[in-house]
Amino acid sequence: MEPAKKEEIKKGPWKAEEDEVLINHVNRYGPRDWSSIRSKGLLQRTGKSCRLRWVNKLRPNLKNGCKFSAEEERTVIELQAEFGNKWARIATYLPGRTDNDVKNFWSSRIKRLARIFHNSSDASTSSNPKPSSHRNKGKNVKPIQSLFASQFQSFGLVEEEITASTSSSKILTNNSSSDQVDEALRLSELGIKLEHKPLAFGTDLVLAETTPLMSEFQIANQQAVNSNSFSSESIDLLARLDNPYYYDILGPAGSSEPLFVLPQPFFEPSLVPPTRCRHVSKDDDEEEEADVFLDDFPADMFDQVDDPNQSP
DNA sequence: AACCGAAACAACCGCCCCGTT
DNA sequence: AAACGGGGCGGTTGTTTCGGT
Repeated sequence: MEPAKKEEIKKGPWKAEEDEVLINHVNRYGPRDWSSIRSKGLLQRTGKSCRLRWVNKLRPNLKNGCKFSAEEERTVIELQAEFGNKWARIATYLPGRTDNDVKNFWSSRIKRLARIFHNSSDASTSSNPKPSSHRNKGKNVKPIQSLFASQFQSFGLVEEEITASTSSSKILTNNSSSDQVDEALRLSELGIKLEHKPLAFGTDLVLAETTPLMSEFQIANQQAVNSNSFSSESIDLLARLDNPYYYDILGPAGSSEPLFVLPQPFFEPSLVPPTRCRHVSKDDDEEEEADVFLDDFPADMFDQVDDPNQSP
C-alpha cells in the first residue's frame, strides 16, 4: 500500500508571513502546542522549528542585534565555569538573551582564542619567525595547550590537535603581538576567576599553571607598553597586572568567595515593553523595527510565558 | 571595487527526558 | 511496563555581514 504522501516540510529562513502566522498562533494559544501549527495546516514547519523560531527570534524582550556587553560577557564566562555548557541555564541569567545567543557568543570566543593562541604558538616556537600578517590571519586554527583543551574539544577540534607539549606559560611570549596580548588581557579581565576556580573552561586549571602565564603577561606588558601599542584601558589593566598584589585584588587564591555577585536568574516580566536595541550596523539610518508588531499583543498574553514561579 | 578571512547569526539535527496512552 | 510523541537542549553547520587588503 502506498504510504500517504507526506506534506512537504519547509526548511530554511523564515519569511515575514510565516512569522506572522506563528505569532498569531502564540497570541491565541500561548507558546505551546507547537506541533499543532503544522497539523492545522497553518505552516509547513515542524513543531520544533516553530518553537525555535519563537524562542530565538520572535519572543518579546529579546536583545536582537545587540552585542554582548562586558558585564554580559563576564556573566557568561563565570556561569560557564560554574555550570559548563548549560546554555539554557546560563541564558536565564541574561535578560533578553537566548541559549542560542550564549552558545554562539561562546563559540565565537573560543574560536577567537584558539586562533590567537595558535598564532602565539607559531611565534614562540619558530626560531625564524616570519613576518606576521596584519591581522593574524590564519586558517586551520589549532589549539595549542591543555589549558582550554576540553573546551576546544567541545567545539569540534580534534584531539590530536591539542598538544600537551605546549604549556600555558607559552601563551604569551616576547613575540606575542599586541593583538594577542590585548585579547589575553581581556580574557584575564573577563575570566578573572580563572586563577581560582578549577572549573574554569572545563579544565582542571590550577593556580600553578596560571602563574607563569601571568608572568608572561608582564613580559609582554613591558614590551607592549614600551612600544606604545595599547589602548589606555589596556595600559591601565597592564599596570594592575604588574602589581604583585593583583591576585589579592582579584580575591584570595582558593577562596570560594565570588569576585562579583552574579545576577539572579532572569525571568522576563510579562508586561515589560520589548527591549529595543539598535543594530550594531553602521548604517545609522536603519532603525530597528523588527519587533514593532509585538506591540499589538494583548498585555496579558505573556502571563504564562516564563512564569516566575517556575524554576529555571 | 573585488576579494578574502573572521565573526556573527540563524536554523537544523540528534539525543534525551518526561508525560501520556 | 512499554511504546510513543512532544518538547527542551546542546552541538553543528550553513549563510550573511563586516572589516581589512
